[in-house]
Amino acid sequence: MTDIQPLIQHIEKIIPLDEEAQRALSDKATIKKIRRRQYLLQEGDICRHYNFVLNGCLRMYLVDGKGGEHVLQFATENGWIADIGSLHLDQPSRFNIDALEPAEVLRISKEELIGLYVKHPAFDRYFRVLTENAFVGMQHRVLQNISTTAEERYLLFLEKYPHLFNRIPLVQIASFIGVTPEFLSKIRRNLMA
Amino acid sequence: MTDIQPLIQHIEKIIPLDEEAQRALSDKATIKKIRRRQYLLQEGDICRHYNFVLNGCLRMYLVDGKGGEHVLQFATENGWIADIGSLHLDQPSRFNIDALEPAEVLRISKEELIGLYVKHPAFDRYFRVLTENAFVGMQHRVLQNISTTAEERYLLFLEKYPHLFNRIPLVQIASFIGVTPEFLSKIRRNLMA
DNA sequence: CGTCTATTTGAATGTACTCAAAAGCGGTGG
DNA sequence: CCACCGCTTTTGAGTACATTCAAATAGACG
Repeated sequence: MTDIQPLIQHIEKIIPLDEEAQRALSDKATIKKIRRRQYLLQEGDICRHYNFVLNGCLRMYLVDGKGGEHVLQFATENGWIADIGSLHLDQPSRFNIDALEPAEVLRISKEELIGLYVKHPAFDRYFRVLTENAFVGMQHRVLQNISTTAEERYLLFLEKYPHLFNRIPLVQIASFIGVTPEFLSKIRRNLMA
Repeated sequence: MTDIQPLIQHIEKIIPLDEEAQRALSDKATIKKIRRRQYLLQEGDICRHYNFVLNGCLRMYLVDGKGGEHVLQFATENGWIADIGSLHLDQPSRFNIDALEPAEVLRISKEELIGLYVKHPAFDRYFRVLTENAFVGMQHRVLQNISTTAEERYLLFLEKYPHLFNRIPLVQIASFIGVTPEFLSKIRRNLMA
């Protein structure tokens, strides 16, 4: 019996859960501890779980043909992280997920989740809203990428994720907004002046 | 009674619909004809409907502070288009949707859709899968934008949307992949040689 | 044929990248 | 406590990628 209170609280911001639904969720969710640099998902493997972050910090990224890393997502407290595409299509993932800080996550497999959907429509609603929000977030990011300069993207990043500024190495932020670390360093210097 | 067969066929690629569900859908969906350049959604308005394209071609785009247009999405036959963020939060949209070609769309309001969800869980499943797929598509696009050159993005666009190549003006494709039309023209020339 | 819009071209400029090297910054062990 | 190691960040010079602006060309449509 793991302590899933943070997850329940997070869900209840969107939709209330009755006692039975909470118990069902508690039965399905398992806790997993991850060390710094440890993989939660490795390229080529099939993503089998949704992961809810209790504490720590993870990232999901792609490694391109030249060995360059491109960060698609960070996840910290109360964030979800998974390769949705791999999970739902049972296909090998092109992404890696690993820990920038030691972390604890709650894992729920797709099969367990489908079981929850069937018995408790509230989960249905919650995960739809979750996916919709994630989709809207990605839309904004696409727009930023096609319509702004690197400096603007950096400022928008700080605005959107102020808590990550002094928590995530510059090189990771650079990768997230799509510039080289050298150039982001120069952007910072310009902003100082 | 509008002919919603294309929509039903599209849904049934994901999940079968019984007679009653089909009738319910048919009752809720209304057809709308749009002329070239006509708005389906205008910046500042709240997006009230999901739109399924029966024929023609639409685009959703943002106008930035300098008057530049940035295309977020094209939609042709059997595609959906809507500002999900505006729709679900009842907030004014920052986007415009208009027609690049005269089009016919089926519209379903959020309220009607919620009614369908409650009575027919199949719609629930369908729209979850739809949103998940859209999300995965946006993820790919973000990755492309942060990890490839304009030429690569153009080639990937042609690969993914071969039917749009000689259907959508170059200037629109340029806007979609995030380059100026002049530069895309030069990219094309280089690819010829 | 003329008009309107879309596309192409070229020159000059700006934005961001590459590569190499130096500087900073924890940690760890002596 | 200091010295050293590994890793991150900064700097600078040179280069590549992409934009801007202005003008010419090409297509589409009445």
